[in-house]
Amino acid sequence: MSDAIRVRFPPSPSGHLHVGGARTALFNWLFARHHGGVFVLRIEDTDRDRSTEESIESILEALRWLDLDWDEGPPAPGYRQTERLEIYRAHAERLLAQGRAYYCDCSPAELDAQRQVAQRRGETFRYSRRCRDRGLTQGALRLRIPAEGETVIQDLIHGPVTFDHSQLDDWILVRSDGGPTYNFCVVVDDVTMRISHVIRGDDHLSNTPKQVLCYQALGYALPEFAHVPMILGPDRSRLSKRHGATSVQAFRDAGVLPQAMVNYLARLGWSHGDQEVFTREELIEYFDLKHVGASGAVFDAAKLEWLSQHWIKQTPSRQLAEAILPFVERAGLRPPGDLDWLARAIDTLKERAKTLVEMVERGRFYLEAPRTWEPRAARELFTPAGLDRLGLLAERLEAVGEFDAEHLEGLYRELAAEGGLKLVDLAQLTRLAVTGGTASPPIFQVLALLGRTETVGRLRAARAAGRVHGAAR
RNA sequence: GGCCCCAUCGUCUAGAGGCCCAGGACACGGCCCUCUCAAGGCUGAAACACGGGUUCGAAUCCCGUUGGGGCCA
Repeated sequence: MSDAIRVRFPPSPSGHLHVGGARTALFNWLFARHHGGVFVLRIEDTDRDRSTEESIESILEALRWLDLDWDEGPPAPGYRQTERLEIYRAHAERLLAQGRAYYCDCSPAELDAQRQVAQRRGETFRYSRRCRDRGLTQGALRLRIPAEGETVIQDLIHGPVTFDHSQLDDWILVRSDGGPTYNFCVVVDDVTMRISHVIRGDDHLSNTPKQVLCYQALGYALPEFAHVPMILGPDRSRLSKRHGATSVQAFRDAGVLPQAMVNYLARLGWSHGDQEVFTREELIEYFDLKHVGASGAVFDAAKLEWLSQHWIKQTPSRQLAEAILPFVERAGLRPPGDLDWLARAIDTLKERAKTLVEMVERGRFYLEAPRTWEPRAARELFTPAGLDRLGLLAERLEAVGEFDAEHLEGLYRELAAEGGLKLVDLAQLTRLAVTGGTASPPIFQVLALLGRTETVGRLRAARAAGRVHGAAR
């Protein structure tokens, strides 16, 4: 039972879930699902000043959007550090009673002075251990660590990493105000939650030897460690807000599908041969720590967009129709009541949009008649002859029997031949009149979806507008 | 500053001594397809940071240098 796989994701609720955290969560989740283990969500909210309820809700929401479900965690009680203070206290007392920890009353000023001296001598600052054997009964609680030797972390991604004890010091477990420190809480939480594998960001590697020493002082077995490299910005420093949008919600709001986000994040730092596109099932089947790279990875929005488009193409239009509704409303458009019709419109749009937001922009004309026409194209196409053709088209479309893409194309080809024109001339003229622009899905499909009445109305409206402009010239 | 980590095309990466004068993907260029824009197909340019070793043989192992990052402060 002790060899059950249990991993955890412990965000601190001081903001949105950012992509780095999301990837860490994903790797943990995949590891758990792959091994049939347990994924624990824990809220590290000991820093009360920076923790907020809104952040917790936001993070949970992002995790749900990514569909990373947790087996243990909120809203169940006991998974927030602020609810676990008693546990930390008990562990601290035990260490104290066993002589593995001691109180220290050195003032911040003294410590700071020592720090300066070490700094000037080019040495790592280490607490002087002045209070080690003074038997104090209050102050900050420090861990008594072995002065000699070294601690080796067997990291699943980096291999053995050695830290000499001369670089470590008797670090603080509990501050003089009674607040447990981050490193202490993590150890106690991981131990009491029986975490088997600690999969976390590279930035924690340096803290690991301290934590290991604490496990040992407590007499607990060590979990396995796997330190995943950071996600970087274009300048190769750790990805942060100054690099632009980094919260998971920002991508959701941009209309990226969650499966695209998951696919991208999984592939950032992990690989499975040459494969780029993965379903969730494949990810679970193939994921392993062995193929997680050891070097940092730059976040590439362009590649994410490519995957986003890919997954849009893969997703059934009916499903996209439902997903796009909020984006339609946000664009100030009235969502159509007929979702089947919307799905058919999406059929024509899905290979032209990288995101749902872009899809709404490109398909706007389906829901709203153009009020302006691209000026450059209008000058070129809405010539007197062009306007006449618009009139002719309106007449013929009013009269044509079947109003579907196939028949419409046939009609247009006939008309083009009759008038000694190329299909493209008529197609572009119609496109501009009906959509207001020069780029759209195949025009005959567009017309068919718009229907006869709407199409003819738009052709006439464009003709009228073109005349006014022509007269003004 | 001390310690730790990292180093293959612009980017994500394959590569676990010979299969590699280095493969895939994104982005970029060209061509094809085509009612526009896309999508798709074909195609082009593009990398083993540097210097020493080890070895018959190194992108792959070792050492150093340089560069980048992280932690502590």
